[in-house]
Amino acid sequence: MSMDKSIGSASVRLSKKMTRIVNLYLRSYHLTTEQWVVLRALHEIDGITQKELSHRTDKDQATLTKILDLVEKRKAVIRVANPADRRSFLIKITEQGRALVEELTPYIEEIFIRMVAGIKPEKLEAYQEVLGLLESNIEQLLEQTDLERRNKSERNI
Amino acid sequence: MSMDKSIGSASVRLSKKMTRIVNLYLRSYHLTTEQWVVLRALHEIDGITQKELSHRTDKDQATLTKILDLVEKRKAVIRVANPADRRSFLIKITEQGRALVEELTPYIEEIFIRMVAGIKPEKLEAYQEVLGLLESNIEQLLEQTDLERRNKSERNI
DNA sequence: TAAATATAGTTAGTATACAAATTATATTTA
DNA sequence: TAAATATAATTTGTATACTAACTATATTTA
Repeated sequence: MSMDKSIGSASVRLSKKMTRIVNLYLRSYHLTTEQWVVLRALHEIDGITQKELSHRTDKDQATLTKILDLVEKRKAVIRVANPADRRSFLIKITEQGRALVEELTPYIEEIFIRMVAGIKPEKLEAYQEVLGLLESNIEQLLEQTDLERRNKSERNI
Repeated sequence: MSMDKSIGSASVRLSKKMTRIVNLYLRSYHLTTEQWVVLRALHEIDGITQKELSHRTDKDQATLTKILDLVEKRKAVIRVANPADRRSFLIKITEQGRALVEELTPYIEEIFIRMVAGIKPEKLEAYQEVLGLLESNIEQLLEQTDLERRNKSERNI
């Protein structure tokens, strides 16, 4: 079997299913997986720029703007002018948002306990290790692709 | 570290990056990863209903309709009336579509060879095994959630 | 120091995933 | 056998990911 299917499609399929199941469980809280990830990040480190938040959550600026609009609307976060840079905001989690994260954290961990049921800890560790290696390799490929694109641009001048 | 982050977010992040890099490489072919998956499936087994195709590619009907619209537009597939059921089509890959898959198959495999560079085969096998176990566990959770939802519906009657 | 260049966040557009609703058609029920 | 129910594909709507363009602001360059 090709790696395209056995690694590529299998990884993407698992990711979709993880998102699907977590979204189902979060539904009654009117929260999506991606919104949760943003709130969780702010609960850990609060009052950061959207740029920083986009790095921490691996979401692009455009998508993050939309997600923040939604969680701001439900009063889980607020955007505060950044005194150090008028182009940016500091994103702060509200007490309401904090309470939500604190309520949901054990609930979501319970979901994952079910997800990994029957899988040996060493296997899970191996899984995580390969996740990291693949991610690093891809990051390098992405950088190279960036370089190639930039080189192309320079040639056009 | 919570499994939510170490398993959940890490898996989703990897999946996004895989999709991102493959999309970059496919860009010059004016093809996206998801369109590729559909064409690949049809190259393997052709002339199947959209319903069957949606199972084989793990895509919901609504999304698949859109993707088929796009690949049909570029003449990579055609929809043919299904003589056995007037509600459905048989989706057939064209010669053009077939040629594209045959051209791209080694190219994409090359991408994955780069992605797994430096990772031992046993590690990759372990990764794949855990992928499968997690997916099975989630499928079971999804079924249970379905049952719960149906039970709720019945209670409302 | 003014001009050139870069950047933070937003908007607009395309693609995809998912849910709900719809219509024509098939299947099951009574 | 007619009515009730289910189903294939499509449409509509929301959320997310990604790209490109934009505007106000910051930084660098000459």
